[in-house]
Amino acid sequence: MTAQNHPAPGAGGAQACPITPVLDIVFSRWTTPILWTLHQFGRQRFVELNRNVGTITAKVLTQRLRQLERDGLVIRTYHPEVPPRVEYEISELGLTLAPLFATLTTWSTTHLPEVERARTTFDTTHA
Amino acid sequence: MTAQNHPAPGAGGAQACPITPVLDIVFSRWTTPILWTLHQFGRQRFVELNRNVGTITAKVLTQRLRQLERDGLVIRTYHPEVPPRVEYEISELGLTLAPLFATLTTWSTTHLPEVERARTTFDTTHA
DNA sequence: CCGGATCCTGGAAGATACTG
DNA sequence: CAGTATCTTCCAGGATCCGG
Repeated sequence: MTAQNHPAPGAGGAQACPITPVLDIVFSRWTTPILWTLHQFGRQRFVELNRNVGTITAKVLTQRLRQLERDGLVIRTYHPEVPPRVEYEISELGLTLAPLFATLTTWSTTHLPEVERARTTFDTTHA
Repeated sequence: MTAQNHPAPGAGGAQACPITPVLDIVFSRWTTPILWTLHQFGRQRFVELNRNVGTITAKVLTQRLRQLERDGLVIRTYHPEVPPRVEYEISELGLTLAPLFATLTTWSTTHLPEVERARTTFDTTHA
């Protein structure tokens, strides 16, 4: 896996692809699996979330959760107990992404096979 | 700018966030600006595209175009002349992404201000 | 239990120079 | 013109240890 960042918003070409700014918010690395897991499993503690998301490291999970919290997509609730307990859940704003994800899923099921076929033909013709 | 890759499809959590596989196809770094530019300006030669996309390097542009071609989203046409001429355009499959981008743009105009506000409040409360 | 601090590494991306 | 090859730089992410 590599890292994925996106072009600087106003840099260079500057004819401003309108969706570029959204990418770092919604499609930064790990953000979609995290949001998906929160949506599927509902409010969860940190460790649960860590398990459910998959191979993500606690450090990275913390980083991404901070970003998501800052962007208002995720709500963090801290319970000052011993031992401390922290819960995460999707915010209202985060839920507005649902139709977007639905569109993505639809496209995936519809056109992903075409991509696969394109790849195999490309690989065979360029062998 | 960093690179952005996404979690390994089946790795770890394995409850399979369904949109993860699409991310590397559609939302790899530079892919959206490239597709956007091709959509806006239509069929273009390599250098034109290089200018229009923005700050991207020729090397990186080549890499991304190869990937997009392999995935069937972009069509590459080579004219064996002197000097050589190569043209790129969006494929039919690539055009099926239009509604997806439309959804993204809609979400952007609708909810991006909320994200901005969330950020400022977060930054002030955590100062 | 949550997450910050630190060190380290693989790979992306920039710069430059070079071919068909 | 349209790439390729090589070298270097830079940073996200993994591992580990520590603290509240």
